[in-house]
Amino acid sequence: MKVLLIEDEKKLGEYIKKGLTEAGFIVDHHLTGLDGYHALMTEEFSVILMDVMLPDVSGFELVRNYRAAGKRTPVLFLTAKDDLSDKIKGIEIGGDDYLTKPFAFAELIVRIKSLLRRANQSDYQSTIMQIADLKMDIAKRTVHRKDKAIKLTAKEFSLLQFLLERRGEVLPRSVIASQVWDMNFENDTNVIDVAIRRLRIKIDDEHEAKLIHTVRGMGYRLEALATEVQSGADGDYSK
Amino acid sequence: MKVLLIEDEKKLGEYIKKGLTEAGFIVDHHLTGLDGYHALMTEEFSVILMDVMLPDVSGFELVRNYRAAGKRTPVLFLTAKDDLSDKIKGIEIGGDDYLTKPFAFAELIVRIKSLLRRANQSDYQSTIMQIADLKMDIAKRTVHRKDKAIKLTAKEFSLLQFLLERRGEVLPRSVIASQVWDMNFENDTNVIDVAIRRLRIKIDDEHEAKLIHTVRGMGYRLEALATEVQSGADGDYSK
DNA sequence: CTGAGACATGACATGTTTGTCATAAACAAT
DNA sequence: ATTGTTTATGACAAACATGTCATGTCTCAG
Repeated sequence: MKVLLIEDEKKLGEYIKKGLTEAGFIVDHHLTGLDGYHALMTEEFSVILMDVMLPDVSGFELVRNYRAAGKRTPVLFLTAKDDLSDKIKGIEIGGDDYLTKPFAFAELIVRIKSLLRRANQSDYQSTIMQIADLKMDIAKRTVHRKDKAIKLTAKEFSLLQFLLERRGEVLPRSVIASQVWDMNFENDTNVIDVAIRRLRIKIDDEHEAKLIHTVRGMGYRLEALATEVQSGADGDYSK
Repeated sequence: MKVLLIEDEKKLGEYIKKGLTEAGFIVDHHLTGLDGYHALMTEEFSVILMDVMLPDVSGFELVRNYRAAGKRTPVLFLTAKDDLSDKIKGIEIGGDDYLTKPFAFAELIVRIKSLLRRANQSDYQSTIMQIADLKMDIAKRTVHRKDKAIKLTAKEFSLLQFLLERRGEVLPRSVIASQVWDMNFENDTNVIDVAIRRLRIKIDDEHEAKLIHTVRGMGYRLEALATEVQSGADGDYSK
């Protein structure tokens, strides 16, 4: 749960950050509107806590721009009690919320959780599969190795997804063919070899620890092997 | 929960089907091995109940072929008490199970549930979004309208996914551009118009009830309208 | 009714993706 | 080491995806 906190009063900001961190949130604190805006547009957060009265830009202005880009992360505005303008009062309807300073910490947490609950209602869950330092997000359709993004084509993606679903198993070409392609009977083709090759270039080539292993005479297997490869026993001959 | 039942003793088959149907399963009953095999390869089931002693082909033979194609749906073999060959006894280890006839109905249900539980453990959940008769499975990456499969390209898929996530909302081109493409500032392009057009050809053109609506001067909106389109009120002018 | 702006549509061009093939390299058995 | 089999790899071509552009059609204000 990442929270972006934009609050120019340094002491208050640090206090909030400390409290939220203890409550299990990861807090990114920025002191100015422009700094905050940059973080807003480049990273993904679960909630944004924003002081309305910032020295450089108005919090409203920031959020207006942010929303214009189609972003929906909920914002909890922090505002002084004597600034209950109509703008603020009308805000909760738009999916965001506000909280007047000073506030009890418990109240802040409650509000954040409420915003999170609302935001998650219609969102589907990301399904992530992982092996060693390779992560695949089925819903988002992204693949990372060692936190570096990897762009895969459609076929490469399905192939890797299939290997991941059956990690550890030796998968004969015929099985891969029937599941990833639609070839039900063993054609005379080496598409799979080529596809594996292309996948290897993208996920294995620049890493010491290989994940795709050839099992001679049998097929391929996706597996994270221990640091030292065992002698011959399973036909792996990478490196 | 769809169950495939391959059992040549007609009476016993009908008895099982009746009982399972009452227990909430959808049962597809076939009397011969070949018939059953056809169903096996063309449809998806949750569990397969198979008599080992079939008049035409052996149940083992069927399953061997089935597994060779990489299919994993668990099989529960039904076998006579006096045929407890080693083959049968060894089977539970392979992820399948067997049950000797005659058996108590409750026992059958317990076994089926156990197989289902095991099978579902490692599988991720499909995430399905739906509007009217249009279904989109994010995990499987498939789209259907009126149960007919529709092939979408990557961009078409992300566009439709985005429209679905925000169904009902009018989405300005600028928002679509920033979320589906990576264009953060309004370029002078009509990619979106063209992409919408291409999507319409695939999902709306051959259907009376349109789902993608143009909101003049504002953007596009995905929505299932009631049978009769209201006069002009929302700028839709398809048909 | 007319003209300007908004949207739809078809044609085209460019870049990608994906399969096939020929050849090289790796391996296993002798 | 030699040989036959299996796998890896690079090059090519066809199919496909995706953006741009020019032109046609619709809508609405005046």
